[in-house]
Amino acid sequence: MSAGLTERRQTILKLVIQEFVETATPVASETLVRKFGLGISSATVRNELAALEELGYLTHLHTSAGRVPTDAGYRFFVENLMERTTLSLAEQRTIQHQFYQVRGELDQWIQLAGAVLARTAQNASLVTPPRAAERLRFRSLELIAIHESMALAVFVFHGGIVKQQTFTLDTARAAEELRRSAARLSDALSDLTVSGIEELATRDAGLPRPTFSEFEHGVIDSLVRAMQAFEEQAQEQIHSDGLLEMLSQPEFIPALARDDAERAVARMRRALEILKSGRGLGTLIPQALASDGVQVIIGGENSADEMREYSVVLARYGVDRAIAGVLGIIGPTRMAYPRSISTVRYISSLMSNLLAELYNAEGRAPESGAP
Amino acid sequence: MSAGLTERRQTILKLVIQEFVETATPVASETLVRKFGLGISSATVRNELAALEELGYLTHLHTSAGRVPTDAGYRFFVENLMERTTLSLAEQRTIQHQFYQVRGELDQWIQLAGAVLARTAQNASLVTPPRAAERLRFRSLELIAIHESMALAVFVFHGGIVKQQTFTLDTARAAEELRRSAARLSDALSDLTVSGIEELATRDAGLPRPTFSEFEHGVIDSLVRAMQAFEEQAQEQIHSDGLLEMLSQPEFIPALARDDAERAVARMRRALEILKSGRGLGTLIPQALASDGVQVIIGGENSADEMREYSVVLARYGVDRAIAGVLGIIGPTRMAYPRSISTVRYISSLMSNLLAELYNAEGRAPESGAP
DNA sequence: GTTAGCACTCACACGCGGAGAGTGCTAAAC
DNA sequence: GTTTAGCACTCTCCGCGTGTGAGTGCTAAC
Repeated sequence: MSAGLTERRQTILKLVIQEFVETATPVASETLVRKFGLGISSATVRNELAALEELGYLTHLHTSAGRVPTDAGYRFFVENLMERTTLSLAEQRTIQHQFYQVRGELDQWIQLAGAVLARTAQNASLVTPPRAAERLRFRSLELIAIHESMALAVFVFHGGIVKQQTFTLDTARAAEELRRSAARLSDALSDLTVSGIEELATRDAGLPRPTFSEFEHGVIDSLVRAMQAFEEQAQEQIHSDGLLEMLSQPEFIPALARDDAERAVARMRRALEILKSGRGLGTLIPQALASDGVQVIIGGENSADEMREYSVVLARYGVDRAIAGVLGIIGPTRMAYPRSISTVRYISSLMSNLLAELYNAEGRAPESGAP
Repeated sequence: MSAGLTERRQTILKLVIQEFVETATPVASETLVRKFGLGISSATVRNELAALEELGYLTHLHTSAGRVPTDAGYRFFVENLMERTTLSLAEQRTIQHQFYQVRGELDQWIQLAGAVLARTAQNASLVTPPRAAERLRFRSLELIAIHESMALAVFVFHGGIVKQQTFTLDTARAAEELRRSAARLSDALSDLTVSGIEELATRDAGLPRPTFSEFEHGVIDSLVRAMQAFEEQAQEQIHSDGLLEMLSQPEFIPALARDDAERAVARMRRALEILKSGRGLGTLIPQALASDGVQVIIGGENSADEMREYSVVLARYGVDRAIAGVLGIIGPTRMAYPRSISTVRYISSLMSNLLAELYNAEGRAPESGAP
């Protein structure tokens, strides 16, 4: 029976997937001929479907239900059958416009990227902040009195990263004094990493006559804490959005989900947990950081069992390897892959360009009409 | 039959509510006598329950199901029956410790407050950032070169609010020049509000020989945009957390929800929408901002129909009226009100103290053992 | 290789009936 | 007058069987 993946079988596979993605119901042989008017009868289609099933690209929930793609089926579709598209120019323009509106604010870019991904692909999205491959390097700091016993420190790092922290003063200090301290510290610590700063501070504290005052050492402590906190959490931090978009997919709506309402809800809860904790994504993000182009992980291909029903479309964005983050889409395996992929590709190149501008380096050119 | 709310009826009402809150199942007359050994028979209890129902404090889903509190029932409970508790000292200490760990970072406080509220009350939480009653007032700015054609502006406002923004430079500028511009602008614009700054800028631009360079006007534009954006969105911005905690309440678990699985899911989706969009909260937050103490809004008492199944426990926090935000808990009407209220009260006083410290004013003392 | 025809298989919806839980009522006891 | 025992009544929930329809798999003819 099975004579490999003939041309016709590929066509049929493609149609099954497209139809299933659109309708979310198992697709029947009859439907295929009716809807797409292939020049053959439903019986023939059934034979082909059976062959595709034997080859592992389709399944059956039970005897008398239409066919549903397997992970392998989606994989083959993504790899060989699907036509690569790009977002329409109108969409691109809209998106660019939105990014223009929040120009200059990295945090907003991230948020916006998440929102746009979610809306465009009608699924949940995730974005990690761009992270420098190297360790955080100090640049300068400012000290600003808020009132007598309280000051605000603004720490600026290479790469335009800014952290702020308030702290209490043991005694009141004049604005001038604060400015002097800030200048001294900015000079002394400039370009150092955490470890460098820590080393310098302990060395200084050990001197018979330390260069820095007790107060200044306090500021350094605060700085070190901020840097450590940042470096620790930078790994973990995943911004996600589009929960509602994803949950409006039929998989999560009991009335539409073919199987039990129970299931739909369990799925919903699981999806929430994945998004909140990032569990199940595990190695995916580091992997995406190390790769080029758009990564597609379908169902249980990779990783954890809890991801068996979900696919992830990820891409790195950033400037070379120097500074990079990951963004992408997560949703049911029944996902409009062409659209998801082109969306992810477009947003990643857009973000890359924005970052490149920020870092004055050349990013990869977006697929068309970059801002 | 109905001779008003006798002592005994109040006791029974209280027990019904406590039992229902705990078990999430309608409570039967038999259960009450068995579990709490009141010295009367179930028949008597039934009579009393019927009376309470007639008075509007309880209902019936159908004939042969136990009683369920109405909104009015909860209201009476909250107002008159419930005993006010405080969080245990151990809990208070744990919470204080967590806040100590993120000392100095307002954003983190907000996040932490949300997380702690959610975990402690096992429901969703919401926190709005503290907002000054007055308009945003500028304090100073710093300009930092990132590379030749890009600079980072750090705007500092009264109240320790810091915004950052990158922008492109038309021509390269020396660090010294940037510093001078920053100093000039800081001096000139200090203590002004947006409108003040805008006015000054247009006046200056109209002069035959403007005080500020074109570049400096660019910085001012950027500043004005940042201030406007902040003032606009400050209203809207609601940080929420604890979705998962809330969704682990039986109301959202089809197997446990007495009614349809359908319903449970619809509820779930509705809850999501409320949290994401803040719709349905409508006037609640401004109201809470204007009131003292903890506000409890039960079910459909206030506002929108979509909130009919939810209660909200809110409190203002901050320093007097000068600077204030709102934080609270949202969850099914079947909520452990005493615990929710004490949690909200405690966290709000904690946050008030932290803010007071920041602003060097006296906050309301927390109910016990402030940090 | 293709197709018509047909038996076969399941999920799904519907209806039914029994079991169980709790109430509401009534009449007697306190 | 209040309390209580007793009991009928109501309504949900659950399991069961059954009919229906969708869709397949197979077979035999083209």
